[in-house]
Amino acid sequence: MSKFLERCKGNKDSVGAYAVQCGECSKWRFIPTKEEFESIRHNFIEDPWYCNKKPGVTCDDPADLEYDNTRIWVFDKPNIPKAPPNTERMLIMRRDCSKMDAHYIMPNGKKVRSGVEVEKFLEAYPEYKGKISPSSFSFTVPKVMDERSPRKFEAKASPSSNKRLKISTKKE
DNA sequence: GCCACCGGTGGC
DNA sequence: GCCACCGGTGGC
Repeated sequence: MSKFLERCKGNKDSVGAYAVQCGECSKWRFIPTKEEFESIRHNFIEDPWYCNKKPGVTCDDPADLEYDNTRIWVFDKPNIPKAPPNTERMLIMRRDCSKMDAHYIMPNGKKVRSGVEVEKFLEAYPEYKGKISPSSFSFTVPKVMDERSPRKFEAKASPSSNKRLKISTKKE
């Protein structure tokens, strides 16, 4: 048990902040926690997000942040299942910021990197069978926007998308 | 010996 | 061309 806590402490993921784009005014708003972000994300297509879902906020308020080069932006796919109870979905940025890697920390502190590894985990620890559904894991990684090519950046900035993002803390 | 990290690749 | 997945390894 203490092993689990130690691991978690040192095993922070690379995301520095979470934000979501309003489906009405297209402004970006911070989402305070990973848990809340994952809740918004898991059914984002059927249930898009609007400014007024944030307490005391409307579309008339200025955006929390702008989509620009001052941060490294990383766009999630919508409708990624919420991480199962007592598991945590981790996203780790590569040193060169080329891409991220996804894994989950399981309730006993073990790490899994793919659906196959989830199956192997459930074989190795059958006490979790039935409690943890293999289908609620997603190893899809977010898309890293390339800050060195502004053209690509601007192209992706057009608000046709219903995507949302994360921002890494990576300090340059 | 472990594990974080990175490179390669096969399938789409 | 992209990306999910996995093997190798270097540093601890």
